[in-house]
Parts: sequence; C-alpha cells; structure tokens
Amino acid sequence: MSKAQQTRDALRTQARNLFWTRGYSNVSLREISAAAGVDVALVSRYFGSKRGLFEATLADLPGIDSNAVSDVPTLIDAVVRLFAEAPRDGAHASPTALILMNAHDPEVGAAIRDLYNEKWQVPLSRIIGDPGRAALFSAAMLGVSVAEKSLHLTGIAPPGSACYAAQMRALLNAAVELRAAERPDPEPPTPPSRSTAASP
Amino acid sequence: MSKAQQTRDALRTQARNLFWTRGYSNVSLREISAAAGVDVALVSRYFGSKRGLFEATLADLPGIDSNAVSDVPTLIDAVVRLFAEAPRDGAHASPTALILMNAHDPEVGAAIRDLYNEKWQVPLSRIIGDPGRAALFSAAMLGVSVAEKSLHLTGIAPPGSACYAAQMRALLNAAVELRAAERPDPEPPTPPSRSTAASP
DNA sequence: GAGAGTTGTCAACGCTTGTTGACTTTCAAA
DNA sequence: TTTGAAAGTCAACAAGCGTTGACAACTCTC
Repeated sequence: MSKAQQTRDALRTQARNLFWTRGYSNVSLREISAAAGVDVALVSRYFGSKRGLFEATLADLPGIDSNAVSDVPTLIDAVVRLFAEAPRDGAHASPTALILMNAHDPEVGAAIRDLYNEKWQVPLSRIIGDPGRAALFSAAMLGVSVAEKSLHLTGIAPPGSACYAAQMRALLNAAVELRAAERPDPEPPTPPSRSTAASP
Repeated sequence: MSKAQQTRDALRTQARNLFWTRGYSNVSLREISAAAGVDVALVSRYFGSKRGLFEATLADLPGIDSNAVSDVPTLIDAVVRLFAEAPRDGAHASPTALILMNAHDPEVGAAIRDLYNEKWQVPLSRIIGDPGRAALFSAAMLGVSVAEKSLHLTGIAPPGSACYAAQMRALLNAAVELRAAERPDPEPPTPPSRSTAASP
C-alpha cells in the first residue's frame, strides 16, 4: 500500500470514529488529523473538503439487503444480530450512532436522511409490506439506540446480552404486528424525491 | 411589564424556538437576538452567557407527574395526548425535539440527560414499576419522534391523527408488556449521580 | 547523480463565534 | 430642570474554524 493511501485510510478511519460518535459539526478537521497523526492540510488534498471527508465515511454504513432478507422473522433476526454485534466503544462507531448524531445536522442532515431511506427504509418497506409499519419498525429500532446512546438510560439491558435482544425483538414485533385499524392509510411507497430543507 | 422584562422574554422565546428545533451548537446568539429584534450584547447582560440563555429555556420542558399519574393506562393516555398536541411548526418547539437535538451535544448534553432523567425517567420507573420497561417505554416514545423529526419518514402517520395515536399506543404497550423472561435483571432504580462525560 | 513527481509541512487567509467594555439614549424620581 | 440609574448601542477582542498556496523533503526513474 502506498504511503499516500496509508494516510488517506488513517484520516478516513479517524473521521468515521469521530463523525459517527459525536456528529459532523462537533468535530473539527484539526482534531481528526491530530488523531490520525497527520497534518490538517492533507484533508483538503485528499478529500477536497470536510464534507468530502465525511461523505467518504458513509460507505461503511451497512443496510438491509431485501434480496437476501425476504420475510419478517429473518429481518428481525438480522437487525437484532446487527445491534448485538455493533461496537459500543468509541473506537468503532455504530451505524445507528451515525444516524442519530447527524440526521438533523444543517449541513449533512439531508444526505444522511437520503442514505437511510435508500439503505434501510426502502428495503424495510419492501419486506414488511407497507410503509406505515416499516416506519414504526425504524422508530422502534432507533428508539432503543436513542435511549442507549443519546440518553445513556441505565434501564436498557447490556447490549449483546440475551435480554437486550429480547427487548429489541419485543418492540420490533409490536411495530410489524399493528392491527389493521391502527395502520395508516396506504401511501405511495417512500417518496423518490430528495429531502430539501430541515424544518423540524 | 417593564421594558427589560419584555426583551428578556423575547430573547427567551426565540432562544427556545431555535435551540429546541435545531440544537444548541447549531444556533448562534446573533441569530437569536436578530429574531428577537434586540442587540446581541443583551444576551450577556440578561443571561450571562449562551449557556445561561439555553438553561433559561429548560423550564418549559414538561414532564410526568407521578403523583397525578399512577397507573399505566393513564400514563399512556397522557403521553399520547402530549404528543398529539405538541406543536409541529418551528414556531413552538416540542419537548422531544429538545431531547433529540441536544442530548448528545458536548456542551449541554449532560444537563439535558439529567433533566430528562428527573422529569421523565424517574417518574416513569415509579409508575411502570421497573427501570427496564421504563427505559423501553422511553425508547418507544422517542423512537417515534426520531422517525418523525430527525428522519422525516413519510410512513409515520400525520401527527394528531387517530392513527398516529394508535401507533404510539401500540409501541408503548409493547414496551410495558414485556414478558418476564425478557425483562432485565433488577437494577437500583435510576442512578442518583449526575452523568459526567459523553462517551457514546 | 540529476531531475521530476509525489508527499508532507507551515504559515497565513477570511470568516464566524461568544464575550466584553465604553459609550449613548431613555426615562422616572428628586 | 436636573440627576442618576436603567436600557440599549456599537466596535472590538481573542479564539476557533475550514481552506489555501508557497515551500521543503522525500522517492523513484532516467
């Protein structure tokens, strides 16, 4: 591996760890390059800009492959396993942390939301069958992450434990087992347009 | 009302609308004071610092009164009603937006987490009975907010609709109806100490 | 070994941020 | 009307940010 490739990788790795755990606007390029043991100016050289470096980390975000996963029980198994295995220390950032920390960022939020839509929401809607329950599935999945990562709630079971998996499973099942009366009116399955502005 | 009190209120109101919807570090004092129609320097005069202005807005965060609400059905009703009535436009920020936008902020995150613990988690634990299911209750509640406010998922039912309430209700019920085997080991009911550092 | 291209270093730039202190204006009490 | 505190204005500050371009050090080819 060439020397340039080494520094590129070092920057990308440290950028992912920091961006994904603390959020785009809460991390400076000087901090990233210091962690990578490299000069700040090399970010501009190799990635063009801070935004470019951030986007280079997005390739690491896993998703749901609706070809490999076709039924709901398999889906829930896959999600539970992904969560159980996701790293908790700062060293390797977890996928949901990326979403939670950056989805409402004024600069990169729209890109993150689009990416989540593509890699998660669209496959979920296809597997689960209707977008309402798919959205509730996302809500359940990310809700556990919020409680754990953003709020540090102590009542959440230790991640990786059988109990943690059981909690996830219970909420996810509830999301897809909505009675007909509770389902939203049918909607066009996830919009094709890119989200434009952040108006929470 | 004195003139000084008027400008104090104007600053506090605009600060709440902006801080709660976009997050502490994504809003500048110049933006807030411009929205309030006053000079930036008056923030320092009346609130000491940016942090002081932010903390002055926290009094508006509603919570759960475990004296008024003693059983789970009443709790769920209260939460569903709070969510249905929470304002969606930028003009008045919703309580959950405050949590989601600021819980992982490096500067005010710890204060927000402590406040949520005090105003929500402790009462929830008391009403629901054990901290595990109370944490899952929070997860379900905030998960819907993440899906709606952070990710802008279109599958979530229109807030305020009967369907939205039904969705909330289904998830909240699932959280408190965990079977015994899925419950975490009993823990000391929510820690008394303040959270210290943010290590997601 | 000379030269060309790659890689890394350094100092500075323009900009925005929170905060401060000196100043002027407003306004009610004496 | 004079006086003095209250309220508001203005310009500047130090610090941090992303970004740039000129320069030095290195590596490989001819």
